[in-house]
Amino acid sequence: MTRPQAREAARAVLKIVPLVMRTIAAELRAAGELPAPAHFGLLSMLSAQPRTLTELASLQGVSLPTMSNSISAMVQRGWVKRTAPVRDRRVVIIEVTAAGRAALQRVGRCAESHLADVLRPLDATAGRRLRGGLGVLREVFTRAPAASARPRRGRG
Amino acid sequence: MTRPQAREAARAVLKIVPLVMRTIAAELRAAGELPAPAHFGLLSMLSAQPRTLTELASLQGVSLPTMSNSISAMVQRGWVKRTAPVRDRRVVIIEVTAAGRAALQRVGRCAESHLADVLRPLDATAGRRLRGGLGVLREVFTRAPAASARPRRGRG
DNA sequence: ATGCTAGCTTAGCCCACATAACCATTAGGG
DNA sequence: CCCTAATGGTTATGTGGGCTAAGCTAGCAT
Repeated sequence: MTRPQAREAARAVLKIVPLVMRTIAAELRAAGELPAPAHFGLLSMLSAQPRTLTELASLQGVSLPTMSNSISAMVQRGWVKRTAPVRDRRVVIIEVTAAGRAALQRVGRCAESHLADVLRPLDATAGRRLRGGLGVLREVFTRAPAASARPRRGRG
Repeated sequence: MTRPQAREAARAVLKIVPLVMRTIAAELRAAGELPAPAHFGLLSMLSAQPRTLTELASLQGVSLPTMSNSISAMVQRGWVKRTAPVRDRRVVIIEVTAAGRAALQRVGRCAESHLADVLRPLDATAGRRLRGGLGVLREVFTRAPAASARPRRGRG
């Protein structure tokens, strides 16, 4: 990708992503599913496999305290549980509970159906473009957070 | 777009968008530009043309109080100013200041360059896909917020 | 003036994120 | 064994952005 194209794409991301974010959050709020947008990825990640806090924080690109707090909130909701393995009692393994899986299903269905309503009018071409672009974003940003977690200033 | 495709795309959006959001926010924080991700679109919108609060809230898909607070924060930073037109003294017109334009340039450059660094390694095909997908998202979500902004309480 | 509507602000709350500082466990050396 | 790091999490504190509810001011109609 050429430099100008990259800048153009970057600018587009900056304008669009927050908007999408707010829209999703608003949909979920309206549906009575308050705490989803940030925790959805987390829950879905944990649903695939249990993880330690540090792993989760790194994968989600947030600080350890943030992750600890998020998990505490989810524990209070009964969506996940902390378990201390015997081999190394410093670490905490986070596992999804049955309630957590249910919530994931519910929230996912809710957000998806709202979102899908918006996306459905798209024609085949637009749909293909959208899915292609999302795939690229996934590729890029599931690698990025770990790398960008280390403090790096200057280099404007 | 078929129903399963729409759901698939929706699920992808739910997993990816928050991640992208956090990554951008983290980049900006690391660069010492705290308050950007949410305000960037706003500043850029105001930079194109002055608007009233209600207009801004509607365009950004947030509530009026939220917009009022955001603008207050930006006023304190000296990025925008409120002016009361004589013709109708209920409304408040928000205008970008010179400092606001400068900040916009700066933040934009910073975020763009970080983002562009991540995007640059993409080959031509991926770049095309990304831009196509972003275009579709823009189409979809610059129409959506107004529709989803209608008050709907009840809280499940 | 009374009352209604439109536009904005204030008050009070929640969530997500950050840093700094602290506690707990493990690993290594004397 | 005890002391010191280093590793992994949690608590304390602060910031920002989002919301609803309630209040204030300006215009408009009667």
